[in-house]
Amino acid sequence: MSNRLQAVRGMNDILPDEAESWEWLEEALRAWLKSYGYRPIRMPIVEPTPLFKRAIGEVTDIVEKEMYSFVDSLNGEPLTLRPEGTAGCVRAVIQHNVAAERPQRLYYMGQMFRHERPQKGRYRQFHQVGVEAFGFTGPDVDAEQILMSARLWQDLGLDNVRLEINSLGQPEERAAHRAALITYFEAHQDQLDEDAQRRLHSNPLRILDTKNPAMQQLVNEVPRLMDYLGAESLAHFERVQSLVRHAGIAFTVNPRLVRGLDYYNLTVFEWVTDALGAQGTVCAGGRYDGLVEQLGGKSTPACGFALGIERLLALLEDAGHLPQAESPDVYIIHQGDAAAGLALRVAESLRDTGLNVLYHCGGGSFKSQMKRADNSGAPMAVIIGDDEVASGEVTVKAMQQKDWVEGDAANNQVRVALDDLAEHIMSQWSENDLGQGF
RNA sequence: GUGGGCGUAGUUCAGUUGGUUAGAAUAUCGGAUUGUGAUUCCGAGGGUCGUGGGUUCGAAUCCCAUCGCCCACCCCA
Repeated sequence: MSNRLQAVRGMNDILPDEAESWEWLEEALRAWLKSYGYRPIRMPIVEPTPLFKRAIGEVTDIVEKEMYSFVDSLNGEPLTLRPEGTAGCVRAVIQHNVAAERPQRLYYMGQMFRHERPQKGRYRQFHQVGVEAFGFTGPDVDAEQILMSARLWQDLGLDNVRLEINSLGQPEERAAHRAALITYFEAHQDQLDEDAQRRLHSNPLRILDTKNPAMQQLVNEVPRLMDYLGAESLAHFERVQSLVRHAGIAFTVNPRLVRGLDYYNLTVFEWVTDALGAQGTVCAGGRYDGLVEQLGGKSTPACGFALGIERLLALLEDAGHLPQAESPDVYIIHQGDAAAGLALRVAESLRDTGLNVLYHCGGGSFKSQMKRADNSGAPMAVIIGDDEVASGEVTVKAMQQKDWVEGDAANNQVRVALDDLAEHIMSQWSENDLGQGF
């Protein structure tokens, strides 16, 4: 095993059966994004390391211990494989003045990299769809993005996700609350467990998530962020809630909902599920009004969310909503040199009509070719042998009908003149409602 | 980074207190009237038992190390 070549831990190959599901989902996602006016943007997977440090925050887990950072050995530049998409997107928006003239709705999809221990729903290379809106002060975009994500679950037939929202207020409000939190916990330091001690100064909000029953009472009486929000922040949050409520979307306000990245302010939301093991978040995001300016751009309000593709696919799989493997429309069987040449031309002419055609390659007995044809799932086979070549005809056989009689070679098949083949197949298609392409 | 579980044909798995040449199902290939697919019957190929070392007359089995996968903690999509 020591010599064996294999993929890097936590970075998975996506093999054909699975990759077809990915493409199917990606198509659905693009249609969904387009229906909300979002336009594609594509950024590099590698960015200068300081971008992420400045955007995500120096003391976050991502920056401290999860980034794939390295120095370009050719010019000494510090680079990082993107651990999330927003920073690069904001960088691109600033660099090219994308949102200078009018607000922009943008999306991207692609791989992200975080050096974490892999487990169910968590990988070192994973894929996200990022949805970002620049130049809208909200709260209507906030609400629209929430409705938008709700529609996606509906489109995909998923009903086991629920919505949680919260407001983080403005940075000053959050800082005041954080200070109050630390003061409170310091006053009760004797009641803090080891975990909480560690988080006290790194991430005091996380202490609220403790599962330790001994700390529940302490945690319940903690200063509430909501009490530190100013009138504007509260009004924004109220408005988002009322818009979402009016759209008929159920949610709970979770005062403990914090995002792991520093740039968020005001609205944050998260779609969670119990169906995925320990990794319950399928989609999460919020407002980040300060980030563009913080990264050197002109002050621009922004709001966005990310969707985990692996987790979404896992949910779809769980619900049995993934499409079946794709089959060709026609499988072409042939035997003999003359037939091989003719069959190749027939295959091309059928593709001219828009059909997906599998031409048998590699020879083999007639029987084995029939087996391949059956195995391919194609509803029809075209058979070309010496007889057909001699008479200028081909045999068309319906494959999905299993009611054939032993020993009767003529089961479910007809001979058709070469010139009539395309027309014959098309009419069979409409009569029998075969395939998905018509 | 910490903990737990697991590594045996392409795949899913058996494999007794350590004892002949490591099995099954499934998949693949071939055959059962040489031009006909499901099902059925017959046959074949396919394994450095993750890897390396140790104990033993003898190791898939016991011990040590190592690599890998999975799940959980932490954190997050």
